[in-house]
Amino acid sequence: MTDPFSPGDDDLSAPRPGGIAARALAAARGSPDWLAALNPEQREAVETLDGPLLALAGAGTGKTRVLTSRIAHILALGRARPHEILAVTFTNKAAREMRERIAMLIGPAAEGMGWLGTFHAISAKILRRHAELVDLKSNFTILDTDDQIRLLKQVLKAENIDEKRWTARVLAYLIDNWKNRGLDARHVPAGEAQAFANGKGAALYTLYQERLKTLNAVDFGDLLLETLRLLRENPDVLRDYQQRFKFILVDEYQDTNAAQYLWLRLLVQRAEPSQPQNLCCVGDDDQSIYGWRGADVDNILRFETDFPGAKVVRLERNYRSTGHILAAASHLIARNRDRLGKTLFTDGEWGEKVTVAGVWDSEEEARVVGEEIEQLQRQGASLDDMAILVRASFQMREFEERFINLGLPYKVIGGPRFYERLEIRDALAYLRCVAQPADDLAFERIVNTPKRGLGESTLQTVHEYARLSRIPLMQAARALVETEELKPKPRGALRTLLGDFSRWSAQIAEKPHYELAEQVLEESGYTDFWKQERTVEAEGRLENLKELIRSMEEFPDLGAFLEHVSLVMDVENNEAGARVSIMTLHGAKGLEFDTVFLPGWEEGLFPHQRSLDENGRAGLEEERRLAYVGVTRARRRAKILFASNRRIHGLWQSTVPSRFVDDLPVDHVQVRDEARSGGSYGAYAQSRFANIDAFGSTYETPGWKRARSRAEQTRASEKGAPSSRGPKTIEGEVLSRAAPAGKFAPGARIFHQKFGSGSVAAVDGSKLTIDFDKAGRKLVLDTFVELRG
DNA sequence: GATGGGCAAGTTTTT
DNA sequence: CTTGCCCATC
Repeated sequence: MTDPFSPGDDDLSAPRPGGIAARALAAARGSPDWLAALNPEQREAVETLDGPLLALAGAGTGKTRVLTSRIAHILALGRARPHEILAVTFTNKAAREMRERIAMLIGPAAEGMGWLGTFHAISAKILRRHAELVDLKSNFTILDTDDQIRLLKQVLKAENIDEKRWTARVLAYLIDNWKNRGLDARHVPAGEAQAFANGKGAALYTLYQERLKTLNAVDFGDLLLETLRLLRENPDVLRDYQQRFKFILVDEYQDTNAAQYLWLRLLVQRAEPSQPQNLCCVGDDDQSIYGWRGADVDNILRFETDFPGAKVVRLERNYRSTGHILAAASHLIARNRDRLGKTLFTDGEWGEKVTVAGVWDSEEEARVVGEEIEQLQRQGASLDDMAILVRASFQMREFEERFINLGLPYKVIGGPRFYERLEIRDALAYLRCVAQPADDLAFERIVNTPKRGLGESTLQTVHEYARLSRIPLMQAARALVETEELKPKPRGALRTLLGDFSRWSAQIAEKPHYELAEQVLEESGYTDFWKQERTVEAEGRLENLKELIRSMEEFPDLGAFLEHVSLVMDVENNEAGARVSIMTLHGAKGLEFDTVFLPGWEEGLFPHQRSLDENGRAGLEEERRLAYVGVTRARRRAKILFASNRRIHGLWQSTVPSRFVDDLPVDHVQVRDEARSGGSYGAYAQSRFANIDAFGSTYETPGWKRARSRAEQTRASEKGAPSSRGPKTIEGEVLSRAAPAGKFAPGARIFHQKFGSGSVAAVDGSKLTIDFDKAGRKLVLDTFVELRG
């Protein structure tokens, strides 16, 4: 993370807050530091406290400074106490940065900001306080995408839906979409529900929600949706929060989806129309690049209508980039129709023109970028100040290969995150089972990891019993091991595992949670499982597990840790040394670099064909905003490239330059001199010969390893999924088979799927002792037995 | 119950 | 060309 107030972060010219100049200025004007450091527009956005306010903050215009100064201002004036301010961001990173920057302005009082966080984290906090009002227990589990898909697979299987034709992934996408729009199953538009599995869309959505409730779990979408429901159905609760939050601030408002909009609108409503709605939204319609995941630009475009009397402040003075870069970006984005319209300007220098270079193919592209980076390095530039921003992640590989070849240090931003790693997810599943024995998804994940001989058929039996009795898997397993429904080997293995869990759970209160965690991983055989691998990769995984345990020490207990992990946990990429960053354009939003390389500006790739096909002009405009985001990341140098040939799906295809290249203003662009290094064709010829055999050890490069481990993780994360290929009936019908208590009296004739016919010898609750005609005397559960007249 | 071969599909990503 | 996922085999 960059130092929040380092020169160039937001300001090239304004005095550093807290610095001597700022203090001197403040003293002279008689106003506090944070006001003295602002330009007139920023100051207006900070000081207009009453009523709705929209700050349209262009790239690099000091948007975070406005938000943090505004909070400092509110607190300094005593208009609210820290816990009476609701400040919402999208990412944890943004929340963390905001907290740090507020702390720099006002000191430790920032700690009291209990309601500064992401939409999801704040929703979770509200939900846990009132869980029972929406049929949850306050220790509910938050499922991530992976769990969500596994659950949906179960639902699809139970409903006998062809999973090849209608995948869980697609259904997850649909449900997410509905949730993003604030729609529960009853309100899904008929046409959209029709589109999935011959009209079963809405029904599957309902079933999925029912499964979530029985698991005492919510997915990310539910955090918002259930909070909405909670607030709508409980006016007293709503009123409490409305009164609590005297000021509401929202970052990146252009990224809000419909559900988040409704959420905000509820909380900002005032009992008396005369009371001002103190809502301050900061955003930039030109940087709305998440439409495809439900963000609705209309929210920001509609602001003045939604909140009558709203004040709109435009922040157009850019403190980041040089004149040519801003001119190029502004000209480009001006081609969009759906925008509120603003133009960035700077008092700074013009600097270098934006460069555009055509190359023969993607190999040459990587080589040219590599050369330029080395040259900048020779001129004294740091690799930390350079980034390559690509449209799609497959473009990264070519750069990685080239940089490895050159020995040029690089880092890929946005790879797999820490908590998405296989070993971390496994370890967390163990801990979830210890903390929340009803967490079926976690149990399924680790029941046979490491291998214990508890395969599909065993799990199948446990599943069936759990469903029939409507109890969690672990509880069902406990009942089953008391009987002879299972074969001796799995039965013994299961009994051992369950014994382990009882022992661990009993120790929750007794020893520190991080020690318990270590013990769990040790005793379950999980660490041994990796130790036996004896590979470099396994060592890395063991390291990660250690890191996980270490990070647990920062939390008071297991519950707090698990909450943090499902919502917040991030990767810390703290490898020493300066490195070039490689990342997607989406991942680059909010960041800035001296030099930015923008490769792959070709039709079909950027703008991406699929965007155009699926969303037409809106799609094109979003792609153009992405281009705008890319160019405005640059402080001093923006370098655009396009290739004439690119390998797509293994085939070389010839490509044409992106229309965005033509959207750039000629006066501010320098087309790269073709004669340089023998022209692109000459360079192409060189590349052919230089590179053909350069990657003999391709499979050992970090890029490959990364790709491979990513693949492995997803594969492995799926293998624990149970395939309840069981009774081809819907739950209700199966349930009717459940035996009412006392149905089996000694002497009754019965039939068992596995053991055949027999007669009841003794009854002990749900456990029956049966003399089977062929199999002899067995202890079985009544749900697996049918009465025979 | 584990393991390997064969087949569709292939942007962007946070919570 | 690659990669994830399903199914058939030992």
